[in-house]
Amino acid sequence: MPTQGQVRSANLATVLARLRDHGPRSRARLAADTGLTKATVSSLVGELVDRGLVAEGELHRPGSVGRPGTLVELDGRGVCGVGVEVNVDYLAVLVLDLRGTVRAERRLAVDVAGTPAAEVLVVASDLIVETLAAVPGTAVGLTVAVPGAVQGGVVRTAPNLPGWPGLDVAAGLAGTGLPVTVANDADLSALAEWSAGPHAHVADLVYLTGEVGVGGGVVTGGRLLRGSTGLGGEVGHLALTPGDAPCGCGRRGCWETVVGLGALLRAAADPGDPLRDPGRDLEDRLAEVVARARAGDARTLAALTDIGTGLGVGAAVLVALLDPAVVVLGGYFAHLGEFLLDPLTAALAARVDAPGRVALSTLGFTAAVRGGAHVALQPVLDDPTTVPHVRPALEAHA
Amino acid sequence: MPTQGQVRSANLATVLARLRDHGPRSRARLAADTGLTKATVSSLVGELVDRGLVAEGELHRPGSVGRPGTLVELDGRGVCGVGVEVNVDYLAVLVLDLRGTVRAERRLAVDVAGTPAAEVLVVASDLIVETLAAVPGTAVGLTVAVPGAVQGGVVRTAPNLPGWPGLDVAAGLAGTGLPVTVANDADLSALAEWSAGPHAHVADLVYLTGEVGVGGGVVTGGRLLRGSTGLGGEVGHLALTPGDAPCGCGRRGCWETVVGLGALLRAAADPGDPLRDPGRDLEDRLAEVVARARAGDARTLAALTDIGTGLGVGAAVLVALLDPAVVVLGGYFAHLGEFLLDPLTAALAARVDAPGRVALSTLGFTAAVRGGAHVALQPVLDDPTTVPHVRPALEAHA
DNA sequence: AGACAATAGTCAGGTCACCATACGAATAGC
DNA sequence: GCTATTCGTATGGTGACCTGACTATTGTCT
Repeated sequence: MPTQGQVRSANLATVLARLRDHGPRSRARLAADTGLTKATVSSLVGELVDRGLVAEGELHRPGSVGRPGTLVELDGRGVCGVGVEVNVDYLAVLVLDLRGTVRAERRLAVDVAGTPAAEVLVVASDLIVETLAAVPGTAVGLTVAVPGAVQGGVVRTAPNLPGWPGLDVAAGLAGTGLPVTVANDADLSALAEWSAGPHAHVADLVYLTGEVGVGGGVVTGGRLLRGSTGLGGEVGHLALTPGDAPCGCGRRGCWETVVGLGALLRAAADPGDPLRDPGRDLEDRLAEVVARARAGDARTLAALTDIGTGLGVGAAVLVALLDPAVVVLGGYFAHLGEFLLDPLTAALAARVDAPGRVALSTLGFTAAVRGGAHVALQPVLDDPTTVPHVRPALEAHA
Repeated sequence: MPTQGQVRSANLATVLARLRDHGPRSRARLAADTGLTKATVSSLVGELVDRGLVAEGELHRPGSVGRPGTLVELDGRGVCGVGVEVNVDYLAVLVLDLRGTVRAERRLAVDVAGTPAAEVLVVASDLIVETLAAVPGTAVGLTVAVPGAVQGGVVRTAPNLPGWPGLDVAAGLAGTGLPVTVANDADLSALAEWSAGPHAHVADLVYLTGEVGVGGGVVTGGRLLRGSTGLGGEVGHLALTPGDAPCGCGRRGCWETVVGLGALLRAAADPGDPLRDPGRDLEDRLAEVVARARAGDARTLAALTDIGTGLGVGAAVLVALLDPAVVVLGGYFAHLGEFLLDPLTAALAARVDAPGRVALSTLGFTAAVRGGAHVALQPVLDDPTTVPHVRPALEAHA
């Protein structure tokens, strides 16, 4: 039921989205792009400038007749969104401006699993405030990425974060003064892949992340697949190999028992091997795996091939069902991609006719926070009038 | 980029959708529902009446003070949509009015697989024209349901309909004078389940239909899952049981080799058995299966249990990944549902924590045509101004 | 150099759709 | 009959976009 003001909001959002997705351009170009008239676009741009969301850039007109246009571009000094990731052994914060540029990034080693959740929230809150202090713009929102199932803003289950299910995260972060959203980390990572990087705006993509378990996020038709209870896109416990190894979830044959980090390390190293020391930093251990594989260690290579094949078997199901344009591998899959891709694509090609392209994430471990920051910015992109005027409109009368 | 007229269209659509989804009501009630003012709703309703889409009903006000309101309701005599199904051995047509009432229904036995596609289109065209002649309203569109993969309005593959891939269906049906859409039959059936019946407007549902193969349609977040090439939701060739029976697609272990009609009949009857006579009507054969099962025939019951279990194994993957509120079984699965549901739910419960409810379709073999007719009506619901005025507005001046 | 065409952006007036308010119409309860 | 209540419509107002004209700035041609 659009009313007049909503028309205005929608058109402001259209202009803003155009500038974000297609770069700076003149008012006249915006008018041609959107179908609105030049006069209307002028008015819209004026309002966006007043709200600090866009700014006029330099004149630009390379070698063509006619008056050159004034470029209009997103104003990065305006608003920004905050993504926070809570994981087993670290907290991460990333601040993104409207342009999609990273304005700040912090990472803090915290034994989240072994610390009371309330305390973690205090640490996180401090970290956020501290990070924002160094960023000029105004933060408009905060999204918390959690490795677990989230439903209606509440953590339902989080196998690796005892104490988090049911926790009121928003209340714990109220000190930041920002509206708080909570979401699944893999879902946010999928949105991050969708919003930036080589697969930006690929309407149908699947993101798979290898951690202790396996996380998944599905974007279909340009929207995140959520499902009826928010559990859509969870791939870790797909029952692909009945009767296989027992899973932490109490069942058997879940996909993550095949391709999770534990499966890799067990196959690649004996119990005493430093690779299987949970105290060592994960990236160090992954680097060690890469080193051994490059050195030609047979056991390591065999383990990686098995993982790759297991990934291909599962990916085949995802591709057949969801028909994504690309399957993006993140987490440890991305680190070890060079050894996984060949067996993966072989297993995939054996099972589906038109395999979606498989690619490695380029966002690394920042995918979830980046997606979170992106989500935090979304309300502004949907309705720019939520941002107050910085340069107030002139008062017409006393 | 909403412009003024689009505001009008959107509000007309809002009113129309409200009447369709929540039944007849007064203008005042519509105003309260939509947030628009009574005056605006009056204007909108007036325009919808002019276009023949809604009509005033009787006065209605049971036992309450105040002036009684005039009920406004969808006008079934106005526009209608046409669904056409092309299948291996029949053509079907169904005409739906705005209210969702079936205005006409025809079914014609045609050896589609054995007849040149162009000829089939002529027969279909005649059948459509003939059917519409008996319906008062104006048809606004036509959707053709095809058992195969459809991409961009063109049939890509249709295992059971040689000659159809690549066919220009719209040109063949141009004689009807209606805009033609082509879509996958299972997708349309899923939309039909979504638009009517006990699961109407369940935003996340999965539809599975048992035919020679197995078809699937997925509605997620209230929208049909299409995938990047239109192959989303195709479940027949999910590779769930590696190394199993060969499939018509050239691979092995596809789900439809386990739960397709062929698998059931092979397991339930020897080659000479009349059940396996492809010449007999499918419904007769299914009735025979039901009779044997009810009589306690061990082999039949065992076959049905195996199918049910196989369905559960696959459904577990679908439920875990898509998290639907309900999985609807259509086609032959619905006919034999009483024997399939128990093993199905057992297999499902063993694999997923929160099994989506499983239900049998109540739409029978009309699901695809009903979904098609619904799709054909969609443009009118999205923008009621596409329908011309029947009672022209008064001319103000000479 | 000057005229001309082309393009950018602004301005003033107009149209259209929704809103606010008031009012007549129809009903129940006293 | 009177009042309270609710429905639907009529009237005038506001806001947002549109139309058309105008100025500003540049390149090109003569």
